[in-house]
Amino acid sequence: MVTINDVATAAGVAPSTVSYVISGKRSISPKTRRLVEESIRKLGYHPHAGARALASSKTNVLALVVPLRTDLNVAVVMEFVASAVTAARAHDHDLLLLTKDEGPAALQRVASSAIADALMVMDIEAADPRVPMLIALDLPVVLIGVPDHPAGLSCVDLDFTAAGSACVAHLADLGHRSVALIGPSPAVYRRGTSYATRFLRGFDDAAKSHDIRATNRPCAHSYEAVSACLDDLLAADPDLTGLVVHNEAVLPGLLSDLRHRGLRVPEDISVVAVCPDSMAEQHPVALTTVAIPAEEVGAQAVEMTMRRLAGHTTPEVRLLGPRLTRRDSTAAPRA
Amino acid sequence: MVTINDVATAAGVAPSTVSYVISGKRSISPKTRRLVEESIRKLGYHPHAGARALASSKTNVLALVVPLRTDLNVAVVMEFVASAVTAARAHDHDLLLLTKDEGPAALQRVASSAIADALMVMDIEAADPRVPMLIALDLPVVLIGVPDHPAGLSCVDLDFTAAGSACVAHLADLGHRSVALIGPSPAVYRRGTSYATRFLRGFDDAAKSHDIRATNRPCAHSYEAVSACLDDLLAADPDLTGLVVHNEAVLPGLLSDLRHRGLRVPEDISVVAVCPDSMAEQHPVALTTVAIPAEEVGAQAVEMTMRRLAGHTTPEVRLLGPRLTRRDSTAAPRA
DNA sequence: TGCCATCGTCGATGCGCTTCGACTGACGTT
DNA sequence: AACGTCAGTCGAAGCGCATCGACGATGGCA
Repeated sequence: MVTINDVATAAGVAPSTVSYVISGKRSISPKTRRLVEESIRKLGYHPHAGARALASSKTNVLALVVPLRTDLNVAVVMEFVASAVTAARAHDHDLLLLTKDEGPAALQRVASSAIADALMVMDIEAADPRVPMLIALDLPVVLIGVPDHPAGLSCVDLDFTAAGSACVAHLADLGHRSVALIGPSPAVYRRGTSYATRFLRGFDDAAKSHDIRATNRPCAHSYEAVSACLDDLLAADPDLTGLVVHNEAVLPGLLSDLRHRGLRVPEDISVVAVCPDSMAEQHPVALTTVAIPAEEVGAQAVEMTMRRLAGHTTPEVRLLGPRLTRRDSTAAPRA
Repeated sequence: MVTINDVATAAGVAPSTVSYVISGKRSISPKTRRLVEESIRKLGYHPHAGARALASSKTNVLALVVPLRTDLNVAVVMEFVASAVTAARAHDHDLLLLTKDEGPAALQRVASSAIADALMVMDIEAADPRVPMLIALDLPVVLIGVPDHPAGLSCVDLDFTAAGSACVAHLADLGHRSVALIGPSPAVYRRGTSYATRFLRGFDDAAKSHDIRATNRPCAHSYEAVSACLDDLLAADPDLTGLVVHNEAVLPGLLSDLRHRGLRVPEDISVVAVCPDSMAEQHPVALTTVAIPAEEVGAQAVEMTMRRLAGHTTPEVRLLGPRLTRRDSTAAPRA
């Protein structure tokens, strides 16, 4: 193993000088800097992460807690993770992956064994049991999602309330008078996952303010569930002309089932989906969507984390405005 | 921060004794053990990861290199990651996430800065440029996928050759005489991703040995691409009755398009998909599949890694046998 | 009774790094 | 000419832990 001493010897300087060259915390003459940098390159030196962590109390590692359920929204989680790890690397940090399943104890462990410098936590529930402990942790913490009482924690998320409203507004503007929301699976609501209820609130509020009829139903992602869900919605209101789908897994089955029933999209029924943009074009009818900006959220989460690590201690809550992209799945209802 | 000294003081023993209680590397009297364990619990002590790494040259961290392209198979990657992190935790290790995009330099960095004890690498290409460097690395390395020349590296993967054959055999056994493979996007072949070519080989071999007609086409995952692909295949052979789909992203569009053409599944055309089992039931017709056992592969990869860390130095190549589950999308062709 | 082996415990050392105080010249100031 | 200043460098200390050799106590055996 190549150590800082080897580099120092090769460059003819003291180890501390090498350290200062690397960290830039003291001024170094150009000549010495060149000498040291060359030795580093020549020897292929990389500081020992453990030693560095021990001496400086910094690990350059960010921990990310992800949910591993498959009933959830895999594409979004993956996209988020991808973006987070990329952003972290851009700040010279690595990403450690933890699972929600391990519970609060894992967070304690990570914090008190100094494995990571900060924590990012996904899939936050309205009254998330982890929140109180996270507050007590005295590590920088950034939540992806917004609990009822963030109390000093930073949060970032899509503004799902606004997203729900945007979907309804779009349909209302096209002239629709009766719309329905097909939501995430019942389990998601049961857990009190915050984005589901926030979206629903936006949906309902907008329906009220636009004075149009609105119903909603959670929906599991098997084909049977989708079919049953449509049965219910159409039975409850045969004049239904607009569908808001906040459940990506359901889209293939849903579109297929609609056609099966002889309902054409968008001629007979309009569909707005909430999903990553990348999914919009995979379907026979390119979908009008409100994008889930997983990539943007991931980047922001990392950026907020870095700010806290840099000493910015004031917590912030960032809600990203929804972006609706009109494609081929929405149109004015037929008179 | 609680240190080993605090625990030692609280328990009235020497720090080294505490260390031995934790590691179990020397015998400890029951009385002392109880005393120490209580102090640990009471103080909420967790060893400092950096200090431990420095003193013992072990980090208890596994690094996992994943591809972050979205043209690839997100669900499979996610499922694999999930399983790997769970398995790693079961062995008291954490998981560090790296991206393929960072290239070989990142692997060097991880190895020589002692961030992780071992490396697991996904998305291996036939002539993967990372392989030679991984061999030189003198860290335990496990590949998920099989390059042309593993040369001393351990590998684990689904036996895609056998999987390709199994799909054809199933269709041939049902009486099909002409089948086609819809493969991953052209980019995947261009990269020489090993599973794609291995699957194709199995597909072709089985077609030959069963003496049935077989063609194949890569396919991007937009709806247009799917549609064009079907045009081609049906034009080339109007008697086509069997489809093998080695490209999950394409399934929704494909099934939809088939129905659009008036081709019923499985009455007019049979479909075998290669995908995670969890996707089989999401479609209007439950799909006959050869499962991609991402979870199993993840667990095996971790297990192989732990074996190497335990001193087992002989490399192994584990190819998991394919499992075909018959559902509703395959049937005998109509006379 | 005396000796040796074994068990359980302790103290000291060092892992590779960061950081702090101190030191050395060179330079400008009065 | 004497002094303060500051950039640039060094040496030493210590971060928290694992590990090794040493040591006392205990018990078995002759």
